[in-house]
Amino acid sequence: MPELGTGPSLRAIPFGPGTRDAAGLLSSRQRSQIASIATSLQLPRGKLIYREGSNAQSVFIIANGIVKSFRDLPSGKRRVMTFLFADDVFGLAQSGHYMNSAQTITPVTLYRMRVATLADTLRRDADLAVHFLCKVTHELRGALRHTVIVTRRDALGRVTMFLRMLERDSHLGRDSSIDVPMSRLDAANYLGLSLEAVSRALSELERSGIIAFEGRRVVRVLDRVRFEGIAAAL
Amino acid sequence: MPELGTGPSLRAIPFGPGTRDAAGLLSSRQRSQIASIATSLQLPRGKLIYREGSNAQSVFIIANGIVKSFRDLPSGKRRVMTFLFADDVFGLAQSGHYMNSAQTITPVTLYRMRVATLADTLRRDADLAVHFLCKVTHELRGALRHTVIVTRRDALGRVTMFLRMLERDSHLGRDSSIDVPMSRLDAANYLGLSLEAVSRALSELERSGIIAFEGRRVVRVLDRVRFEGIAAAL
DNA sequence: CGATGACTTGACTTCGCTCAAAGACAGTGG
DNA sequence: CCACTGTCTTTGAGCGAAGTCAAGTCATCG
Repeated sequence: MPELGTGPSLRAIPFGPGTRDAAGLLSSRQRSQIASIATSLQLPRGKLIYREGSNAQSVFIIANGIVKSFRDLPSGKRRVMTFLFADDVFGLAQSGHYMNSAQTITPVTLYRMRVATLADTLRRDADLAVHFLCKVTHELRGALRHTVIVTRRDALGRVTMFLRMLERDSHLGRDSSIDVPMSRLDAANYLGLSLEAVSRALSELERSGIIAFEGRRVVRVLDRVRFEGIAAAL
Repeated sequence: MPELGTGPSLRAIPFGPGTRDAAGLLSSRQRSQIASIATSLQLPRGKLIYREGSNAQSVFIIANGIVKSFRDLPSGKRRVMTFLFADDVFGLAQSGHYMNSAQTITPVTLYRMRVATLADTLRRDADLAVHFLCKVTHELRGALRHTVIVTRRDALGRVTMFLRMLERDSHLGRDSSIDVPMSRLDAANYLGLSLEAVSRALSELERSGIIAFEGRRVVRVLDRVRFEGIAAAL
């Protein structure tokens, strides 16, 4: 199991039987191989990494921090397609153009690779290519979960599932408080709700004693049974 | 460019600049390599291929026909995650279990491979692994488009985007009639709408002269401008 | 400590869901 | 050939939940 801070890594749940949890995929040799074709960069909060439709020159792996990937619609509405965390890959393009825009929502450290260089490397190392395959499949599953969330009708259920997702994704298995690092607006754009509906749903969860706020961006689950009940009642 | 009927193939839009359209990815050598580890099978309409949560032993490639991948929720509602067409891959599992159920909606010809065998093959052929990576990335993009569709509020817009998607996916570049091979219920489950809302939206499109029906499951776009206008107005 | 942006709360409107029933179609067997 | 049957589809009426518009509150940073 690779440790933090020793180079780029990927996390995903493998295809086969065995581990149920996300695991580091890369050997340290592979990690230094990727490190050798990547440059690392630090970005402040709120920095646009690339814009939808622009020329896709690079693929990114997150070392730490959180990134949102989104699309702006003609109406001015914004759809957040996914939130990306440490060890996630993003920037895989279509026909040389990015499908979404990407922006940091916390300070972020990234590894950047030229797409052609990465492709070459993968074509020389089948194991590594399989790891990337596994990772992208993992992200595909995430996208499907997202679809399940947004096809719920009720705001309360969507928000609850969202909190549950954040708990799983970012929570490193310690206490039961959930970090909500993004704004209500970002969450709303991810959930396909209005900002107000998100706010109301959170208030409702608080009022009924299911969660408590420890600051606006930190939530603690008080009543796990009802919490899971709402999440599962879809 | 691989031809039809000469063995398994994959279609996807590649990463790099160049082709804008989906292209066959595999060399004929790779196709026969896959053919050598796959068994082909024919299934009638409505046949369940595998059930959500069951042991994932195989990965599938569609030779022809249409498959739906779906999940049943505790409430009895069903979410169709994706419709799969010729040259699509499905059945990539998580921890040895399928995430969704899969069922044919037309007669279907499939290639089936044992997941372990496929994994071995990919680990020996980096090019092939990269092709699969490209394919799964393509499916990831499809999932994101799906998310964009279902986060629209209006039934009319969702249905219009759905028709547009079917036109792109299955339409082989001939006339302007769109085949809608799935039932209204399947479409509704894909779009996160009630069956009635789908029906009403289609009627509305017909009434306003934007589309015409050529049978229940075939649609012709009469007013392309307004059609695209609705699809883009999100 | 004042200003700016983030968040919450309230009132009204809209649109899709639910329930209910009727209409079209394909396959079957007399 | 045609009525029969079950499924798929369309259409209608009423309700409820989320969106929108509009204030108002809170917090964070100069």
